[in-house]
Amino acid sequence: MKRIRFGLCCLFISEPIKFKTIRYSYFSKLSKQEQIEKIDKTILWNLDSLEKALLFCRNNGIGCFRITSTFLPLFTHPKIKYDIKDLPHYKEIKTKFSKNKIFSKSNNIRLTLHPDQFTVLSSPKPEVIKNSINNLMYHAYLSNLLDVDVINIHIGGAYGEKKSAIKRFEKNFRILPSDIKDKLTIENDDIIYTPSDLLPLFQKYNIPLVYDVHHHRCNPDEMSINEASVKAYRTWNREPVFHISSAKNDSLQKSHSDYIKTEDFPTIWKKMAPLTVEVEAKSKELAVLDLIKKIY
DNA sequence: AGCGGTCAAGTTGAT
DNA sequence: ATCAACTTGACCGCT
Repeated sequence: MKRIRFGLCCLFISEPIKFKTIRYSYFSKLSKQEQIEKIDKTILWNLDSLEKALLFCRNNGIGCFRITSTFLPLFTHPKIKYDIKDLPHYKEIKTKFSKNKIFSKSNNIRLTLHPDQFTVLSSPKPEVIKNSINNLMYHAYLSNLLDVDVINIHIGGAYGEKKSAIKRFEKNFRILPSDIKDKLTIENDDIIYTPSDLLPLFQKYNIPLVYDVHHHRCNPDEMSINEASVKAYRTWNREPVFHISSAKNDSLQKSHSDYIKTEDFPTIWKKMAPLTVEVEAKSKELAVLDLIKKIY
């Protein structure tokens, strides 16, 4: 029987593997030369960290890794414009990108991206839409450097009326470049958009649904977990991605707990492989390994 | 070395 | 009104 592919999200808690970023307030005080060097150094560091992360995943049976959005630091900051071609170690950077890409491919480690909360295609504010599309273009660019096949986002706010917010999302989705559209997926969230709200976007535009079962429990609709799992599964033209997490303190709290409780893992998922399940838990790689042990 | 304040960006609900 | 939560604390400046 085929096994589920489990995914680790961005960070490690126990392994000495860290990704770096740069803060604009500090960056802006540097000279032009120092700025270039700082970006160059940070990207090289992140590429080395990714290499370690992928090695850890391979050695520990973790089949998917989500890459942090700050991998190329400050890339989408409105006051900064840089091209990796202009960096002092461009050749080395390029080589490291392709090394990581080949390693993940040959070891069957899937890579995903999850743009942060500032990416909102349903906003009524043109400035927010502009920034969101810019941010998605960055993620598409990064996804090409590393062969990422999933760029997953939420719909965003409701602004008092879900229906018109979804309409704005659709309008903005339609104008996206196709290399973003081909990888973009949407996820049900814990307060506003349920799987039922999002399935029509698959029917209209073939947008796959990343089914988050914890969010579905916090923010339910008329569908059962089994029904939502099956329907979400069918929205995918590639291996589906689902999310698992456990609530902290047993309550229907939003924040994630350290580990995943066995009873929170839908039993039907075990019969659904091939399937990627990204594990969202504070204890990171320890939680993924713990869950794999519990499930298999 | 350790600690506290701060960080580009959106939106919501709890307090 | 403030703040934590969200895929994630990390980073800088001060002591």
